Amino acid sequence: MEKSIIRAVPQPTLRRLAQYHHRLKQLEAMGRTTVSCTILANDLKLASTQIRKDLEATTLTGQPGVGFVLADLIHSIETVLGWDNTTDAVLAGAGSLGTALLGYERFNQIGLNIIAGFDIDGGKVGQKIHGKNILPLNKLTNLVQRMKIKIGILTVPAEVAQTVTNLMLAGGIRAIWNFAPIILETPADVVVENVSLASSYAVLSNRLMEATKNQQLTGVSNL
Amino acid sequence: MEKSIIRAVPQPTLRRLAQYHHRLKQLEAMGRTTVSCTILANDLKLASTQIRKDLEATTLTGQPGVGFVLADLIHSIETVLGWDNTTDAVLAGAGSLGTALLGYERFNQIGLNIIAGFDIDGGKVGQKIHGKNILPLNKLTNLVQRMKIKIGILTVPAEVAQTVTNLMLAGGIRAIWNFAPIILETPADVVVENVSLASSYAVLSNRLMEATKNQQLTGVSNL
DNA sequence: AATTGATCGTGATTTATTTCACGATTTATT
DNA sequence: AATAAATCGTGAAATAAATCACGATCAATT
Repeated sequence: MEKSIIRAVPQPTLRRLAQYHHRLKQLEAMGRTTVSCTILANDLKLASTQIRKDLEATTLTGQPGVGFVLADLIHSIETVLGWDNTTDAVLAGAGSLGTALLGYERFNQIGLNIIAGFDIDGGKVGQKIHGKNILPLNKLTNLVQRMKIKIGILTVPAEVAQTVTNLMLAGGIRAIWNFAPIILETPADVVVENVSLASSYAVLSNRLMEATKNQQLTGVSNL
Repeated sequence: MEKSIIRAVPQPTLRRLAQYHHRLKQLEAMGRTTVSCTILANDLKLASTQIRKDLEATTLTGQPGVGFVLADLIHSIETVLGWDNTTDAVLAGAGSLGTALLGYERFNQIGLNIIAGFDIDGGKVGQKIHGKNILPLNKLTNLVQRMKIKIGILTVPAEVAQTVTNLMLAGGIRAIWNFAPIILETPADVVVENVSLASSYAVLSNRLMEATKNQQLTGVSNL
């Protein structure tokens, strides 16, 4: 018996699918009902073949000469990304970044619902931030367990990130969106996605430096 | 004449270099003076050969049997990333996310200095957020030009992102760190680094879904 | 009905990135 | 002094991802 190989969708593809989703929603809001890879490619400054390859991750197939049915494509992408149903999450660390995430409206559109924030700071506990209750950290594990929440968003300082992670894991969290600059210790089957502003800035900074070098070499000047 | 080929440092390498930098700073604070790729690899859960390959981007060479001189390695990474001198930047959009970035202490460590924030909201203009002045948007171009600022951080709503980008470009900005979910129109020689929370969440969400599937298939249960 | 233009799907190719394999160097230990 | 242990650097191989090339489909137009 030949084993049918089901590959994981490549991470770059997943990231682009999110981008396509956003643009497709916009096009839908503008009243379009179909879309081609060519149009999408122009809008997003990508190669249309790249988009076609990415869309292989969906079960959908487009119509030659026409393109894709917009509504179907959106739904199909949502299925691949796990955005077709709203997922509850908790957030730990109601500092600047946590506050920003608690108020991020776009999460609605991608099926993410933060049900509450947690913090140790007595001044924050009991407050509401962007309409979300801030609860004491020691209630995190219990609430996660009771509500069967699978996603934890970690916006605490690096020093306490592992401790708070442990609280999440104790409650049965299966995925952690980690904004703290630290490698978390977690069981192998727990999904961790790290977000690092510094890494992103590293790319910007290096590329700017290189671009500036080239400019100097080729004698281009603004003066 | 043979042309010596100077390759751009691969983006994945740049991202990891930022990660190494952070860990190395921690090790330095702990009093270490040397470090090997093996140690770094353990700390960051990476392969040591990966780290050695990445460090080829620096001019530095380690000592067999010992490793690298910590201070030198940190400095050498900073040189590659363009973090060896403090770079001034402006931020446009003092909403939740902008506020978070204005208060992000770690930027000091990586040589990024936000000199002011800009907004259209009269309620915010004139205020200070995390010690940074919030100025009216119509002063952005002029200030950028006068102070020769090269980096703009864009945390405005998508609808006005292009307009604000144009203000930055008019002032001579050469690199834009874009947090708005939109593809910006910029000259080819301007560096743009896009940050997308939705893309990051797409990876988390898909991987969690896949992990949950596998768990169900293999009959693992928490009940 | 035939032609044109826009599009799709996909195997093959190319390019980029990671991992492997191994010889060489240095420190610590016997 | 010899041996063992830790490490480095790097060319080669393997893997992953992006791009190309091209035949096929469909709608619109002649």
